[in-house]
Amino acid sequence: MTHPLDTIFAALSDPTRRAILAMLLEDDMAVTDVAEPFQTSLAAISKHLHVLAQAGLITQERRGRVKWCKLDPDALREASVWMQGFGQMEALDLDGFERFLAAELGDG
Amino acid sequence: MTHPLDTIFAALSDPTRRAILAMLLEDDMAVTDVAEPFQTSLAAISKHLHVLAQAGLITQERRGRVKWCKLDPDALREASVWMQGFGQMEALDLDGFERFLAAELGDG
DNA sequence: TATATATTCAACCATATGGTTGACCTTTAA
DNA sequence: TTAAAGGTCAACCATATGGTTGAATATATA
Repeated sequence: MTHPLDTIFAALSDPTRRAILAMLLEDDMAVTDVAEPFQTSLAAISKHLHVLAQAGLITQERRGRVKWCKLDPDALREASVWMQGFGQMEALDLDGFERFLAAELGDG
Repeated sequence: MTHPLDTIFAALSDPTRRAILAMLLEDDMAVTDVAEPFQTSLAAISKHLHVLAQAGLITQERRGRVKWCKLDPDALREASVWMQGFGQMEALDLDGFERFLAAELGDG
């Protein structure tokens, strides 16, 4: 009976989880590697990843004994859409992203 | 020691509080009027409003015995900005950007 | 086969959250 | 001056959250 946005925003409210999302922005990662830069236990990170997966912010796929974590922007978009409903801020600026990216790649 | 985004996202994670924000989008309201459509007690709504104010999502101004609640989109914008780049805009992680963009455009 | 690696599970702890009720303070109105 | 209206505060309760540790599971390697 809880709205998806409840879970999504709750997941985003923890700094460790936001840091994990930022890490996953760079590349898919195994659970152990996600945990490496943090002071907390592996079990705690495993829980954080579960929260992120429940919120739909990441997906996890097991290959062998390694569980790979991958960013899934769908949930983030859902939250962004809700925020845009307030009409008081810029929309997720995909065109801007694209232009930015093209420019960077062009003279990089 | 807590990041503003912790407080903002936590505030947004509750459906009652999101409903309150939506109500305030239409007009400024007194605490009692905010509470009216909800089943919960006035005290509970008062707490919710305090959480929203702490997060910077609303401002409150007392006039006489009435406390007026007003939407303040700054905090929402802050959260929105984070979402647009996962806080990694400055990192110029082009591979990450590209994947993020591909995912966004792919099923958006 | 034995051992190391990758990850989760279970039990526990401290603190936070959202709710309640009743008392309380302040301002307005009778 | 008395009463009502607008809000908050304090104490309490149940549940959720984030952390720990140690055991358990499954897969890979020697």
